[in-house]
Amino acid sequence: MVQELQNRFGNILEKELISEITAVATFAEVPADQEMIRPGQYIKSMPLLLEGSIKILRPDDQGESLLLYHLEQGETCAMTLNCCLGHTKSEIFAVTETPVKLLKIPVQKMEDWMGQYRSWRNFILNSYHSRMMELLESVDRIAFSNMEERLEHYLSEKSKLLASQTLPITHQQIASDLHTSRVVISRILKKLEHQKQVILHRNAIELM
DNA sequence: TCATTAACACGGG
DNA sequence: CCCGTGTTAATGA
Repeated sequence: MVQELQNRFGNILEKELISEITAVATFAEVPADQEMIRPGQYIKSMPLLLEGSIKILRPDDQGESLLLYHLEQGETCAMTLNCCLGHTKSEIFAVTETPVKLLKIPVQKMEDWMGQYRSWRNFILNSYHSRMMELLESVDRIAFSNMEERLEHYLSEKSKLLASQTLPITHQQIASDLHTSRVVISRILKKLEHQKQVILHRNAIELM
């Protein structure tokens, strides 16, 4: 674990901080498709993502959700920062996209380090910044792109995260993430198949 | 025009 | 049989 930390964060965080992290953080492994955070929940520790990917979803008032963006290795969750620093409840779902390895850092510690370590402060601020940019991109896509573009982006993002050309997913799951109906997804996917961009299987989509 | 909802048929596991 | 998929028809924004 120390080694992984060193590899992932060695160039950003100073040595003493790394050893402090190893002292207080707990390591956790989570399988794919696990709900990690739900709306209304208070957060007691901050995750540092070592490996894998987590998707962040915004729920509507009818129990449906919309995919906002993904967290990848070396990143942390901006919503968690909000919750920890402001002591408020979560506004989002966090669900593992792939199997995930992470470190949990106690809230108290991360507040201490904010004052104590410049590198930590920068890490948190940078992380906040990039999350904000991703969120803006997502808003742009949702507001200004049609379903076809959103779906294409979704597929390529998924392929990147899973490091695979074959995505084990159903049309209904995609429809939920994009907050639309399955009919639309099926129709666009058929169209993409005719254009030789994908090959459709049952429970799977192959990208070309 | 394009999304949504409901409805139905097909077929693989 | 159940579920995922493909398609259509009606309705709406």
